[in-house]
Amino acid sequence: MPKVGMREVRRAQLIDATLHTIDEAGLSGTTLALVAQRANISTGIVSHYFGDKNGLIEATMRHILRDLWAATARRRTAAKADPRSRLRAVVAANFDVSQISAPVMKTWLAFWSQSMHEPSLKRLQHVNTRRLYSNLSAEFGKAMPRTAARRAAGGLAAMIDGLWLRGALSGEPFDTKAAIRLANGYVDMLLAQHE
Amino acid sequence: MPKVGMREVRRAQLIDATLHTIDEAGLSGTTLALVAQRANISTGIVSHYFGDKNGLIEATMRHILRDLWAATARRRTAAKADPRSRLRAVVAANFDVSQISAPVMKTWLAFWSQSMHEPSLKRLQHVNTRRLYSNLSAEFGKAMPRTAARRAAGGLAAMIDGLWLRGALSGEPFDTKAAIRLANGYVDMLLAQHE
Amino acid sequence: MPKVGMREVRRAQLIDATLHTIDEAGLSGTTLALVAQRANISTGIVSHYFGDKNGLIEATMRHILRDLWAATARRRTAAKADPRSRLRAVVAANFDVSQISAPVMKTWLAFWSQSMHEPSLKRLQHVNTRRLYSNLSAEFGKAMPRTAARRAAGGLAAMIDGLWLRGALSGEPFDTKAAIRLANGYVDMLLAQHE
Amino acid sequence: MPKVGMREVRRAQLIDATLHTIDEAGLSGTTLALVAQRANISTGIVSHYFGDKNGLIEATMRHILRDLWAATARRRTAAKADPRSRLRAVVAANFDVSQISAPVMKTWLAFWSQSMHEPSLKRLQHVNTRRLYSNLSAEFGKAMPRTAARRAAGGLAAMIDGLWLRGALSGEPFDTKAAIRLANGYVDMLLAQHE
DNA sequence: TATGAATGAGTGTTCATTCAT
DNA sequence: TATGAATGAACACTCATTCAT
Repeated sequence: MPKVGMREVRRAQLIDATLHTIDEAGLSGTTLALVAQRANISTGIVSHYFGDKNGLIEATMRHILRDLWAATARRRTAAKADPRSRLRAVVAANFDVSQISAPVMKTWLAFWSQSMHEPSLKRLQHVNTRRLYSNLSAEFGKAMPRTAARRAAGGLAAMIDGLWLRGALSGEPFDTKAAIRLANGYVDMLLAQHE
Repeated sequence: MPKVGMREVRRAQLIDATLHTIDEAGLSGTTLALVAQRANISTGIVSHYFGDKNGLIEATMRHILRDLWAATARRRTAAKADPRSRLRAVVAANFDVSQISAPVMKTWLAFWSQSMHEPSLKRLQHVNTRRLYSNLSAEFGKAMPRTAARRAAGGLAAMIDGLWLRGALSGEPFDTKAAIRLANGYVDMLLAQHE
Repeated sequence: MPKVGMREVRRAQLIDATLHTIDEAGLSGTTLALVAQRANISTGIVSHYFGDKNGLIEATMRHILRDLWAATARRRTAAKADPRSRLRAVVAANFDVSQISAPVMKTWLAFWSQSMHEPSLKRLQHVNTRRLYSNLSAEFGKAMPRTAARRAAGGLAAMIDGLWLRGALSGEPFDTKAAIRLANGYVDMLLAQHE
Repeated sequence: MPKVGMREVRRAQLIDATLHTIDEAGLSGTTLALVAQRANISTGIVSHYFGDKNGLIEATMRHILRDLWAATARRRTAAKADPRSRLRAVVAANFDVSQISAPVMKTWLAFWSQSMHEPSLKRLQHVNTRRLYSNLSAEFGKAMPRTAARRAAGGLAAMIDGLWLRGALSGEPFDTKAAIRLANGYVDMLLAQHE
C-alpha cells in the first residue's frame, strides 16, 4: 500500500523549509540544497514535487496568499454586515498573525521584487492586488457613490500596504495594534465624508 | 598622467548601467558582466571603482536616495511655510519624476527585499525611513499636539509608501496625480481634525 | 540508490590527478579544472568531495604522509631490535619508493613552502617533523644519554631531510643508495661516539 | 639633470618590498599591486624595471644569493687556511644573519618549489647547489682522497641544507648556534676518518 | 518514491600586463 | 620616468538540474 497523501506532506514540509530559508538567507541566498537540508530531504526531491525552483517559490507564495484570503474570509464572515465593520475586518485580516512573521514578511518583500520579472509571480501579485481593491471597493460602494468608493478603496488599499511595508521594514516586532488603529481611523474619515 | 576626474564619470556610467540592468533582468539577474557590457567597459573595472558587487548596489541606491532627498529639499524650499504646503511638498517629492521610472522603481523594490539581509543596505533603508517620518512629524507638530503629530506622520508616511508601492506594482505608468491627490486628501483630513 | 563506496574511489582518483598536475604545472599552476580534466571528472565534483582547493591539497599531502608513515612502520617492524638496525630502517623509509617520484617530491617542496602561510598545512608539517625527530630520539636514547640522543636525533633528521632535499632538487633520478649510504654512515659515527 | 642611480634605488626598493610581501602573503599571495603599494610606487613601474613578475622574483632571489655568496667569501677570507677552519667558515656563512630572517627563509622555500617549474629559477638553483658542493669538495680534497672528499662534501652539503630547512620550518627563531655546532661536529667526524 | 552523485555553465573576483597621459 | 586606469583572461566556487540506482 503506497503512502497516502505523501505528496501533500512533502509539499508542506518543503514550503515550510523554504519560508525559513528565505528568512535566514534571503531569496537570493536560498538554494535548493539549503531547503532540502532543512526539510531533511534529498536535493533531487524538490524538482520531483515542484518542477523547479520557480515552482517552489510560486507554491510558497500561493501558500501565503491562501492564508491571507482565508483570514479575510473568516473575519468578514464573523463581522457584522455594515460597511464599517466589514472594512475593519478586511483591515484586520491583512495584519493577521499569518502575515506578520519574519519568514512571511521577507517572502512578501522578495515576492514583490521578483514579481517584476517573473510572469507567473506577476500574475499572482496582480490577482492579490485586485482582490483587496475589489473587496474594499464593494464595501465602500454601499456607503457612497461609485466614483468616491473607488477612490476610497485606492486610498485604503495603499494605507494597508504602506503600513504593512513600514512594519516589515522597521526591524522591530510588528505593532499590529497601531497599524490597525491608523487604518481604521482612515476608514472612519473616509466614511464620515459621506454621512 | 592619467585622466583626471575619470573616477566620477565612470561611477556615474556604471550606476546608470546598473539601474537599467536591474530594470531588464532584476537584481538577481544583474551580473557584473551585464552591467559592464551595457557601460561599454571591461568587467574588472567594476571592482576597481566599487570594490565588489555589493559596493555597486549600495552606490546605486545611494544615488537614488540623493535624488529623493534633493527633490524633497528643493520642493520644501519652494513651498510656502505653512504646514499644509510643506506637507504637500514632501508628498510631491516622493512622487518626483526621479523616483517613478521603471529602473528606479524596480531598484527600490529590490533594495527593500535585499535590505532585510544586507547590513549596509539595512542601514541605508533605516536612515531613509526615519528621514521621511521626521520630516512629516516636524510639520504636523506645528499644527497639533506632539502625540497626534506622531500618529499623523506615521499614517501619512504609510500612505505615501503604500501609494508608491501599488503604483510600482501596477504594471502601468505611474499615475502620480491620482496618488498625490489621495495623499493630499489624507493630509487635509488629518489637519482638519485639529482645527 | 547511488553507487556505494564511490566516495573513496573518487577521492583516490582526484588525489592521484592532483599529484600529477602538480608534477606538470606546479602547485600554483594547478587549477581545479586541470585536476578535474585529468581525472575525467567535472570541476564541480572537487568541491563536492574536498570542500575547496585547500581541502584537496591537504588531502593530497595527508596521502603522502600516510605512505611515509606506513613505510616507516613496515620497515621498523621488519628490522632487528637493536638501535642501529632500527635507525637504518627509519632512514630507508624516508627514501622509500613512495617518496621519491617526481610528483611526490614536487608536492613535498610545494607543501613546505605553502605550510608557512596555511595553518592547516603548518599543523600537518609540524606533526611530521616532530614524528621523525621522536622516532630517532627514541632509538638513539637506547645507546646514549638523553642529551646526546637528542642532539644526534636533530643531526640525523637534518641529514635525512637535507639528502632528500638535494636529491629532489638535483633534477636527476634520485640516487637513493648514495643517500642511504651517507645517512647510515652518519648513524655509525654518532653511535661510535658512545660505545 | 636626470636622477642618477634612480634605477638601482628603485630596484632595491622593489626587491625589499617583494621579500616582505612574500613573508606576509606567501609567493602565491604576492601580487604586483601589493609589492608596489609597499614600495610606495605605482603598479606599472614594476614591469618597467623587471619586465614582468618572474623577473622580479628572479631578481629577488639573485639578491639573496649574492648575500650568501658574499658572506661565504668574507668568512673564507677571514678564516685560517686549514681545511677545518675553511669548512667551518662555509658552514657559518650558510647560517649568516642575511639568510635567517623570515622573509628570506620563506623566499628560499618558495624558490625551491618554484624552481622545479621555472627554467630561469632552476638554473639559479643549480648554480647555487653546485657552488656549495664545489666549495666543500675543494676543502675536503685537501684532507682526503678525491672520492672520499666528494662523498664528504655531499654529506656536509646535505647536513647544512637539512639544518637550514628544519630551522626554517620550525616556526621558532632560528637557533643558529645549535645548527652550526651540529654541522661542525659532522665536519670533525668526517675529517677524523682520514687523520 | 527517493537518493545524492554528477554535471557544467555561470558568477564574482583577482591580477599581470598594457598604455595614454 | 612615472602614473594608475583599463583590460580581459583565468580562477575557485556555486548551484539548479539530471539521472542511474
